[in-house]
Amino acid sequence: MPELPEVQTVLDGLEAAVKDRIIADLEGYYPGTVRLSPGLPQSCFPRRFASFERRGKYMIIRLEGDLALIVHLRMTGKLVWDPSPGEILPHERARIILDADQAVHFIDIRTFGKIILCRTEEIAEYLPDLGPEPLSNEFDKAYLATALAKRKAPIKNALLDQSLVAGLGNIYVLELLYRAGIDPRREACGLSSLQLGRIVKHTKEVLAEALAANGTSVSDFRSIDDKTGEFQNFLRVYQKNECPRGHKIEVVKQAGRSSFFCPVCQK
DNA sequence: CAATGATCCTGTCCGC
DNA sequence: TGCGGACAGGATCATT
Repeated sequence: MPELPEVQTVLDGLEAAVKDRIIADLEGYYPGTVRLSPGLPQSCFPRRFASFERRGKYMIIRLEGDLALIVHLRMTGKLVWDPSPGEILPHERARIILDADQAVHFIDIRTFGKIILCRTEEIAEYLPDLGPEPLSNEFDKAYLATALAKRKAPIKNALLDQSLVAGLGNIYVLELLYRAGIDPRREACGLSSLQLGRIVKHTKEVLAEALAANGTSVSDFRSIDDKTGEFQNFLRVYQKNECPRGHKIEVVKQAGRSSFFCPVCQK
């Protein structure tokens, strides 16, 4: 469930906690969670953190000496900073051991999350085809018009496609479509220029607000120091019964996922 | 190329 | 009380 604002929040917290520190080791406790690029040096650690970036929902953590960690939380992944780690925790799938006997736990109930260790020149190979960052200038009305021109799928499904725009998930797509006044079932290529403009505007707006609120904590999202986000307090349709104007929210399944929308406000 | 459905996985919740 | 099933959902893969 972590989407762009949640991933950025976790990454910012990680950077604050471990910047200038040294990774002593990377341990995997669940098969497939940690993946090492073939042919890496015999011992990759100890090694110092160099930089912390986000691309879509991926965290890209560069290490000195041209290596990088690519971290994806998928649905239930969490990073938890721990100044005095002990035994393996419940659902702990991997652990980044730091110097001074500290650690960052990778907790992931549903085990879909991944940590990849690779050379910096291999980063692109380990990332899928990702569309523009929604907060960048590249994501504008003209881009969207071109990208959606042949998309007959519902606009909701198109916006969840990471190769079209990178970082949106179910919650923010539904929230931005409510704000834009567009029914999530509308055919993507059938939207007017005015509507595309509203999608761009409200995508940026809802993401900026969620970032300022440190993300949305539905179920169990936490930042790295276990703080909840606050944006759940500002949701207008996701898991709501009524929209802000008092209309009844409708729920439908789209591509296997729940879509919440207001049939009065969204056309 | 676009779209759909199955798959991965486990905790939680609902109905019987 | 307990159990089966639905559900949650991001990304990948296979299929149409």
